[in-house]
Amino acid sequence: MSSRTRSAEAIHDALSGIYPPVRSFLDFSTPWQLLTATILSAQCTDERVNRVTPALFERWPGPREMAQAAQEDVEAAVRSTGFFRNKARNIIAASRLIVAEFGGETPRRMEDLLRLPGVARKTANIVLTQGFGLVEGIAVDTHVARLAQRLGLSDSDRPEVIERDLCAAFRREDWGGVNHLLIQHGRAVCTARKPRCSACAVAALCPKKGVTSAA
DNA sequence: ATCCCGAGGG
DNA sequence: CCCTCTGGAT
Repeated sequence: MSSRTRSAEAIHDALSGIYPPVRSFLDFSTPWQLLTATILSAQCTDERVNRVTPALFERWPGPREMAQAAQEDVEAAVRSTGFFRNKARNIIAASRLIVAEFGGETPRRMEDLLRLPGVARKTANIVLTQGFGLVEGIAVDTHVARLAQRLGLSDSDRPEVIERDLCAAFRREDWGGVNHLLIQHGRAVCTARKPRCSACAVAALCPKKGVTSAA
């Protein structure tokens, strides 16, 4: 067993004792809604996504409705989440593909999810894990990437490589919870700008403890 | 590497 | 002002 694996398992056990299990930080009632909310979550807080999705899903409840939507209407509905032109275009195009290729059902396979415009491994992993309970990998977002690097669980800044490193380091039965544990710790303690290392439960396991300009 | 892009914090 | 927020496509 590598030192990275030993450290990862200890980190998981410590953090899972602190933070409660969470199914999702995004509000949704169907896999398609989770997919849509996850597309909107790019470079945006989940809190803000949850502020626009009630009206969005009220007007366009599923892919069949969204497939008929006008670009400018969707843009207006998601504007405050940023990147609103790309997000609106991707949500409509993904919905059309789901209707045309998958009978209106959000696909449950990684390979199929990756065909949807605006969907790469991070979004696909969220939908599979939190929407369908099918854990194939670990979703790597801005928090997961930052903590993986600081904690010495990956040397890379490439999401695909970080995911591979994390999957190698954590027990497979823990994969589904890693994303939320690292996000919660990233928000509460290991923040991007000024990490509160003195209050960190896994500081003893952290190679970058106390490095204020941690990359 | 660069672009997309609004909103909140420091 | 600058940095950050559950990224992805070109």
